[in-house]
Amino acid sequence: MAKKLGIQSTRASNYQDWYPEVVAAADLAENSEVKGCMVIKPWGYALWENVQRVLDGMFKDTGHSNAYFPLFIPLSYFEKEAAHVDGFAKECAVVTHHRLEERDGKLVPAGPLAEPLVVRPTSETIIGASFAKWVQSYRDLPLLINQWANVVRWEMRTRLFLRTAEFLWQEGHTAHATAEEAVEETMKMLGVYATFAEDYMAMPVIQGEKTIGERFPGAVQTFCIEAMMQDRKALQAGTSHFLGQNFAKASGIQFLDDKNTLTHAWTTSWGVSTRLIGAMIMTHADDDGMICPPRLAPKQVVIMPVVRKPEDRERVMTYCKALKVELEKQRFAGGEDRLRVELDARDIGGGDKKWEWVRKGVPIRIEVGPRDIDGDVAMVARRDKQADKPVSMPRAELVAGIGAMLDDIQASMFARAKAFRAEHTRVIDTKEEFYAYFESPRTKNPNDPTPIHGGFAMTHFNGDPALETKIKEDLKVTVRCIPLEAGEPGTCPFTGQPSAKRVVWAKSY
RNA sequence: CGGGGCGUAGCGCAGCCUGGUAGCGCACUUGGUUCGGGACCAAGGAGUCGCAGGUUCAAAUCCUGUCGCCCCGACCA
Repeated sequence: MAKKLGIQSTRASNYQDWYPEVVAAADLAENSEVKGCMVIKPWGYALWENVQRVLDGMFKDTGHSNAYFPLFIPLSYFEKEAAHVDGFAKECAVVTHHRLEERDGKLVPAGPLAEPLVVRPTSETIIGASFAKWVQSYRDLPLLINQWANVVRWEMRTRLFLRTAEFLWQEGHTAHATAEEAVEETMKMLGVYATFAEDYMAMPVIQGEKTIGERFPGAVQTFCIEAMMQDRKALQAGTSHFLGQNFAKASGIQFLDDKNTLTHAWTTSWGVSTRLIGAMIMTHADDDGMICPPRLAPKQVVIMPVVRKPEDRERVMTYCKALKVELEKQRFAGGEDRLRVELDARDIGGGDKKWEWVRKGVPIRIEVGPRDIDGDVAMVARRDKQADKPVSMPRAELVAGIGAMLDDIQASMFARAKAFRAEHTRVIDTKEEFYAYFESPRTKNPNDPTPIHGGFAMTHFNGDPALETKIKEDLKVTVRCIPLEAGEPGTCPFTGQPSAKRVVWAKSY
């Protein structure tokens, strides 16, 4: 008999269905009645809150302050940066009225606005308007601001967490007196993202620069962290942009430098979004559901009392409550992280309860019943190992070792993701091999989802945007980034021209 | 916006070809038996068959339109 899994679809047989099933089974989010928008449920939002809390600390440690700017951007602000308009105009939601009136029993918009308001798809222009007022002198710089907000991008096709019409994010916006300092900031924040992704999300990333075609509209340089999902596609998990003086000129951010010269500031912007939740799912979840990395898990440990007879109830509960208190005193991640422990005393079937936590991806499950109490032991199951095979552990050993166990789970999840990426990354030196690597396997029905194939290709590239476009048309493969780390010069296999280093090619989300 | 598919109980689906007044599994409620675990038995509640027209004595079923969702493209964090 086939093993019964936590969810219906598997990654191998039907990745397209597997992803939303994990989201539903883990109770992370659901589609709302509003097309393209999602409802983030408590378990999913708790993950986001942990992302926020950690990143917010990292931003403050690097000298940034939080502020908040309007949801609405006057159309005229938006028009000031031409490339920016090109990039975002097609996906803007626009507010044109400020009142509803009843006509023939129906409410209709009335009171047209003199100037339409764009619902922010990103806030460079509205924040720039404030920065222009705040900056007079080089002594006002650098200006290091972050905002936690929602933004709206009217997308054609949406997927929970990965691409929704409205999403939550943070956007850092900074202004500097020199280009060097702005570039340094851009790279520093990219590094913050990479550290967060690898140390907290247990998701290996490649730091790199985007090609011209993939650059943020209006930026001079765009940098990113790219991760490989379990269908071997690349997911851009965070971006950091060096905006040069483009937005400073558009918004009039000017200052007098120490030589009394009126100069435009150099700005940066950087952001990550609720897409990170999708990244965690597609990096770690398996055919039984979600697996939360311990450092971001809403709960790292769930204690499930096993109460067979009513007369055992009080004894078991007392023991479990004491165990919870003891476990909560423990630390992991070098003493930085405290334990979040759930005592699930709900009166539902033990099997149902267990599978619910498996699907939600709690890293460690502990079952305690009368027999365990007699022996002062507990049944312990690690979500990253076999999901349904708990092992007996002495209580003292469990309490003393729980931190190390969480560290081990965090480390093994990262190692597994890294091994997966390595397994599906290929160094390619010929055009033929490149095309064969990415060619979609044929399916009987052209409407079937494409089977999982390809991966990351490390290939030399002469940097020609027209060539990149051609390859995108042929294979739907693009340069995900030009890695920051040092590489060897070589020959572009498509043109025979020299190439400074290998770049990462992949299909992407 | 192009090509394909699908809308039937909370969820997953059958029924549609060959019209006759709605069914299955899971979930839910109640009772009982089990139980270191995704249990079993019995009884029960729950659906204007996406919506609007049309054909017909009769429409979930046939026809037309429309809305929504999914997949494959184009667009994208």
